[in-house]
Formats: sequence, structure tokens, C-alpha cells
Amino acid sequence: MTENRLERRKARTRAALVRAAQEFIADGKLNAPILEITQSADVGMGSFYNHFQTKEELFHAALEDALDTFGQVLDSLTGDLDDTAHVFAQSFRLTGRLHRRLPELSKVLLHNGFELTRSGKGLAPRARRDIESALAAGRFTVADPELALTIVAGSVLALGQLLHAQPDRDDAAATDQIAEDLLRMLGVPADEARDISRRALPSVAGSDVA
Amino acid sequence: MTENRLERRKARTRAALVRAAQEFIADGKLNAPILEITQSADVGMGSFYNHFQTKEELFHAALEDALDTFGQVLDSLTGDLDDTAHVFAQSFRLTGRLHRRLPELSKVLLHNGFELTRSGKGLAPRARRDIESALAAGRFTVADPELALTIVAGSVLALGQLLHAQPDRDDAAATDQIAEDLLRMLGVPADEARDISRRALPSVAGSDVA
DNA sequence: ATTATCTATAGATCTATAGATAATGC
DNA sequence: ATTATCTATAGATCTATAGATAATGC
Repeated sequence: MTENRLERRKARTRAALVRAAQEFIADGKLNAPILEITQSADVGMGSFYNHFQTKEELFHAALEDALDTFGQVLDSLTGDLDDTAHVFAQSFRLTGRLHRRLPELSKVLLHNGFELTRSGKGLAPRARRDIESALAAGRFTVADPELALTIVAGSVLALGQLLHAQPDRDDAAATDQIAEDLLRMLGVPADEARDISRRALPSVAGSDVA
Repeated sequence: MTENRLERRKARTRAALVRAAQEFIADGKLNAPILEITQSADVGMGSFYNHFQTKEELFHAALEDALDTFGQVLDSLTGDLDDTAHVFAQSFRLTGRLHRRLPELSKVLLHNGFELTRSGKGLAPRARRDIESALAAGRFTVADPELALTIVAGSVLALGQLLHAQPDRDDAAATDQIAEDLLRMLGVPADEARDISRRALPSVAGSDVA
């Protein structure tokens, strides 16, 4: 906020373009003409080129922004815990709940499928860190953390897809069940996996998400 | 093959377009002009409209074809087995190996991410069937087969992504490790999961795939 | 005689920019 | 005075079709 008014106006225009782009991506309208995007952002056609060279560049910025926001929201929700397995489970359970809470952003991630997995931003580095901590602490016994991360990342995405495709399904129940299954996959005994994935969560409901 | 020569020629043209479309999808060139696709298929521009109304229609046909081929190859490789958990593991392990063997088709599936999960064609129905059989036989103990399928489908896709992103990684080793982890997730005891995911496979190497 | 294909192109659509206008800085 | 935005549009690109050609059927 140290910028002057001119820079803030510029940032607003850029943010409007990014937000509009996210709507188009979420709707799968990846071929939308630039003019339509700028109209949806309530910004003149020419302004687009003050910020981006191509539509791809805008869409990339939109994805990065979605990854960032998702990660930041997650960080704001997760507290410090002693048990590393509990840390992992809590993050996963909160992430699952975000698909319905931040549907636009969630769909942006899903549409870009596995950029998510490979990107250095967003959820992947956090998940990798949590898995490696739990391995080091002896809570997980999986052979290769990168392969474990692969399963977890794929599950996060497929779960999001499921929750958008079946709006009547209880998202918390589905997410917690998958968390439990994944804990077992990671080497946690079945009864403990069940317990860990049913503990109380820091409230998502109340939090001013997005 | 009961058709006449005219119909065979028509089918060849259509197949050339579908195959070309799969290359473009695999390369992520979803905006390629129709003219480029027909040129790549070595087919006149006008012929496109004899078979498809829009580019989307062609791309959809290309995805369906990829799903079909993948499923048929898988069926041709899997034999009859007594143990339902073994059936599941064998299918998964063979599927993992197909990413490198049918890279174009694999990338088509990955680009369409989760059409795969929801489509009635291809791998999803086979995986669902295998999971439900193993549940009925008491080999798997997972609470909700649809959520188990969600994890498995996400893992298939994320594994494919990993294998394309890291061409030096041993695909068989990675696939078998994930199969083992997934068996544990599904409720199979750890030592058994390990054993089942290391058994000999019907040869993929020799088979005339694609 | 019929059907599928091909080539060539009119018309629609989109991109990228030039030049004018509005907002802010100093 | 400077910077960002806006409107309007030239030029590039793409789609969809008309009309000509080639292949097959009977």
C-alpha cells in the first residue's frame, strides 16, 4: 500500500482482468476473445495490452493467482499441531472443503489439472513438506515420498471434480473419508487413521474466506 | 469389414482426422486452426465438414477414441485371475505402463483430465467393476467404493503426468509402488499388498500395442 | 449416377495498435 | 507532464461453403 494512486489504479485494472479470466477458465471458455474478457472485466480492450502480451499470459497469471490464494487461505486456517500425521490430515481435510467454498478458484485449478502438482506455488510444496515431516517423524512409512505426493495430489483434484459434479454430496464427509483412506495408504494403522480424520477442525465455516 | 470401398475410404479419412486431432491435443495445441489439422491429416480442408460440424466435435471424438483404445488394450492384456485384489492390481500396473507405451493417447487422456473419471467409456467403468468385486469378496474393506475410485482415478492421472514429466524415472517401479500403496489404502494388509504388486505380469513388452 | 473428396475464397471474427481522452503527479 | 485508460479500426486469421474433381457403385 506504499504505492501511489496511479499504481493502485493499475493494480485494480490488472486484478479485474485476472478475476475475469478466472471466471472464463472456470467455465471452460478458454477460447473467449480478448474483447469479451475485457468487457467482462469492465475494462477497455486496449488496457489488456498494458498488462499482458497474449491471452495465454493472462491465463497463466490467473492460474498463479488461484494457486496463491488457495495456499494462503489454507495457511490461514491451519494451526500448529504436534502430530505430523495430524498436520497432514488437517490440511487435506481443509483443502477438500475449499472446493465448494472457493468454487471459481477450485475450477481454475482443476482445469489446469496438473500444473498444480508440478508448480512450486500453491498446495504441492505444502503437501510435500507435510509428507516429508511425517516420514522423518516415523508417522508415515511410505517408500517414496514423491510417489505418495502423486497419489495425494491426484486425489485432491479428483475429489474436487467429484464435488463439483455431484453438488448434493456431503463434501465434508467425502473429504474426511478420503483423508482416512490416504492415511492408511501412508502407513498409519487403520484405527488411528479413522480417529485422526474425525477430529475437530479449525472452523472453515466462520472464516472469511476469499 | 462388411462395408464397401466407399465407406472404407470415408472411415479412413475420419480416422486420419481423429489421429491428427490426438496429436494436437497431446501437444496442447487446442487452438490449432482446422486447416492445420486437415493438413496434418493429409486431407482437404472441406473433408473436415463431411465428418464433423465443429472442432470441438472432432476433439470429443478424439478423446472417445483414446478412451476406447486404452480400454481395449487393457482388456487384451489382462487375464482371468481368481483373487479380486490381484485383478485390480494387475489392471492398475498395466495401465501405469501404458502411459509410456501409448504416449499420445495417454496425453490426450491427461489433457482432458477428468472426463476420464466420469465417462462411461474407457478405464473408469473397469476400475469401478474391479473395486466392487473385491469389496464383495471381502478383499477390500473401504467404506465407499466411489470415493476409492476417485483416489484411484486421480492416481492414474497424476502418475501419467509424473511419468511424462520425468522421462528418466523407471515407470514400472513407480507404477508398482503406487499399486502397493493403493492396495493398502483399499484395506489389504501391508505384506500382502507388497506381494500382490510384485507378481509377474502378462507381457506388455512383447504385446503389439497400438 | 452417386458419393466423397479437393481447392479456392467470401465473409466473419479476432488481434494488436494508433490516436484520443481521462486521471494523477509534481 | 506523465501515465493509464479508452474507443475505433486496419490487417491478420479462421471458418464454413460453393463449385470442381476424383473415386466408386451399379
